[in-house]
Amino acid sequence: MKKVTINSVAEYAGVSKKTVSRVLNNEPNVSPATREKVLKVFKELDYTPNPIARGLARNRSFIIGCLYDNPSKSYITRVQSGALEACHKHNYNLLIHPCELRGEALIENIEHLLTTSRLDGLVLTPPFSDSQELIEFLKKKSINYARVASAIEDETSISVRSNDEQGAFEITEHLIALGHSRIAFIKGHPDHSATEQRFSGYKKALAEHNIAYDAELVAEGNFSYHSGADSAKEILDIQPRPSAVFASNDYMAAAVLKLATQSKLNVPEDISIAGFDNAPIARHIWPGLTTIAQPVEEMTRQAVEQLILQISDPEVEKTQITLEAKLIVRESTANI
Amino acid sequence: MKKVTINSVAEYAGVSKKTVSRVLNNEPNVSPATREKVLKVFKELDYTPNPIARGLARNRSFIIGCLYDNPSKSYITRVQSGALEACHKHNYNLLIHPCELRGEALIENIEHLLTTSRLDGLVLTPPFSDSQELIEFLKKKSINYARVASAIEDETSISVRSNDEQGAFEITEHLIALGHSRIAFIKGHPDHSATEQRFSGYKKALAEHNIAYDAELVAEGNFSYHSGADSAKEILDIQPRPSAVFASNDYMAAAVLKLATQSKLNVPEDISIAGFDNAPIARHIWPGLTTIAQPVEEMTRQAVEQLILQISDPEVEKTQITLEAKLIVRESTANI
DNA sequence: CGCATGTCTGACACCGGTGTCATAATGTCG
DNA sequence: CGACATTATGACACCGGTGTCAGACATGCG
Repeated sequence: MKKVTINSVAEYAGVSKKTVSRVLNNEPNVSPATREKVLKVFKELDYTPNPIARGLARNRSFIIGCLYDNPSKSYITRVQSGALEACHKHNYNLLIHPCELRGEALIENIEHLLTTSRLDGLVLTPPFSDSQELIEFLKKKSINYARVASAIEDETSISVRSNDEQGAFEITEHLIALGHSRIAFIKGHPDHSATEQRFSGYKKALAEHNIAYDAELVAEGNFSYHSGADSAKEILDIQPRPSAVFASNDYMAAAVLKLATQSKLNVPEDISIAGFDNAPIARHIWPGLTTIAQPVEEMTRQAVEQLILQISDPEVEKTQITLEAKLIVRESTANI
Repeated sequence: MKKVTINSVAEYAGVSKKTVSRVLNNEPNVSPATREKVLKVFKELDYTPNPIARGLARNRSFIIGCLYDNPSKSYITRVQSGALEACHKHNYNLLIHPCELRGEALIENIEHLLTTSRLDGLVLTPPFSDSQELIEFLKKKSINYARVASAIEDETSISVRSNDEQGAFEITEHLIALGHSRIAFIKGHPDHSATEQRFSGYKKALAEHNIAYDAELVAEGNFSYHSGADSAKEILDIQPRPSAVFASNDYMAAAVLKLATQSKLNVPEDISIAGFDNAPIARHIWPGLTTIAQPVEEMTRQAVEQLILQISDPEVEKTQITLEAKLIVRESTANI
C-alpha cells in the first residue's frame, strides 16, 4: 500500500498540484473538464487528503475540544455523542478534556491544552459555560468557543440552552396538580447556572398557585448522589414530612428514593419524588422517576455546528438558541 | 501574541533550526553549552513546538483512537479516563470513536477513520477486542492496536484483561457460601468474550461445590437493562423459584431487582441478586448490589501505555497483562 | 606529526498540502 | 479586429518541523 499524495494525483492526472488542490476545495476557476478528470483520478487512486498537511498549511487542526467537569456519566456521553455527530459531519475531530473548574490553575491547564493541541475551537459544558473567568480568557486569546446549557445571557458568545426554569416550573406544577403543597426542593451545585434556574422555576410555580414558599423545605445539594443522600436525610426528618420532593437532578432524586425506601416509606404512596435530566437511572430504578428530559445531544450538536460555522467564517453572527425540555411522568409521583 | 516558531528560536539563540530540533528531541551530539542556551531561549520565548508540523514531518498524528460499542455509559467513561491518563502522560491525544460492531460495513468505517484521521494507533474495547475480522484487518494494514478486556489469547497483540472467570467464580462461591444452591444465571452479549468467561466461572464454582448444573436456570441476556428485565421475567417464574440470581452485569442485575420488587419480593430476604462490573447503579439503588469490581481505568491505561510504547518502537514485545477483579459485597445478597 | 575517528553544527531537501502571483487561453465589445 | 476583462492553469514560496549529509573541529594513537 503505497501512499497516494496530491503529487501522485497531479502527475497521474497531468495537472499541477495546485489544480488538484482547487478541485479538492471546490474552488472556482477550474474548467468542468479538468474538474471531472481530477475527480476521476481521486476515485481511481482512492485518494484522501492528509489532514495534517492541510492543517499545517492552513494553520488549523480540525480538532474541537470538549471541556467538562460533571459527575454524571450519562450527561457526558450524551454531550460527546451530540458533539461527535456535528464534528463528523464537517470532518472535524473531537478531543475530550475532562478537568476541574475549581482545580488548581484552570486557566493554565486550558492554556497548555490550547498550545499543545492547537484546537480550532472549544465547546464548554456546565459548569465551564458559566465561568466568567474562562470566557474572558478565551475572548482575550480570541479562541472560538460555544457555550452549552448556560443560562447566562451573552450575545457575544455562541450559546445553546434548554429552558430549565420552564422545566422546573412544569414539574412543580405537575406535583401541585397531584394535590401536593408541601414540596421539598434540593438545589444543585452553585457553580452551575442551571441550579438557580431550576430553583426559580420551582418558586414561580408555587407562587402561581398561591403556595407560600417555605425556606425550611429547601436543601442544598451539588448534583451528586451523595449530596442527595445528605439532603434526603434532612428532608425526611422534617415534621410534618413533605408529601413530595423535587430534586434538581435524577441522581439526587435516586438518593432520596433509596433513603425513603430504607426508611420503610412507600414511593409514591407515602411520598412523591421527582428529578431532572432523565438520566438512565430514572428508568432503571423502581419506581421509575418522574423527571424532565432535556435534549442534551441536540444542544451540543447545535453548539458545535455553530462553532464550526464560526471557525470557518468569523464574521458570522453568534447565535443564541433555546430548546424545549419535556416533562416525563413515571411511577414516582402520585396523588396525595 | 505573535507566533514563536522553531525559526524564531533558532535566530534568537543564534543557532540553526536543526540544532534547536536536536535539543527539542533530546538528541545526542549537542554540546552542553549550546543545549543550555537553547533551553533558556525556550523559556524566554515561551516556545511550544507545533505538533501538526512535527506530525507532518514524522508522518505521525500523536492521536490514538478509542473504539467502543457499549451501552454502559459508566464503562465508556472509565475507559476514556484511563486512556486519557496514558495519552496525556506521553503527549498524545485521544480520539473517541463509538461505532457498531454489527453495523453496516464496520471495516469500511474503520478504514475511513484511519485514512481521514491518520491515527497512530487504536485501543479496542469489547466487543471490538474480540473481533477477529477487525484484528486481521488491522494486522494486514499494520496498524498498531491494543486489546482491552478480551479473553482471547493472542501473543501477537497487546492485550490487557482482568480475570472475569475468576471473578464470576468468586461471586458464585459467595452465593454458595450463603447457602444458595439454586442459583440462576443471566448471560451477557454473545459477541463479548467476557460472556463465556463469566458463564464458565459460574459453572466451575457449581462443580467445585458439587452442585449440579441446571440449564433451566440459565437465561440469555445481552448486557442491556432491557434484556435483563426479559430474563428476570423468565427466571422469577421458574418453579420452585431460584433463591439467587447472578446476572452477568449490573444493569441486568438492576433489572432483576426492579422486577422482583414489583412482584412484591423482598431482596435479599426472598431472593439474592448479584451483578458484575460495579457500575454506579450498583450503589445507587436499594439494596446495593453485590458485584465484581474490575479495574477498567487501569486496564485501559496500561493498554494505551503499551500501545504508545509499541508505536515508538515497533520491535518491542507485545505484552499480555492480566489484572485482578475484586468481590464487593453489598446488601443484595444474604443467607438463604 | 599524520591520519583515523568521533563530536558538533548547519545547509538543504522534504513531509503534503495551501496562498500568491504571473501567464496563457478564452470571451466580450466598441 | 484590437483592446481589455475574465477564466484557467501552473511555478514557486511557504507552513514548522525532521532526516540526510557534508564539513569544521577536537581527540586518540601509532
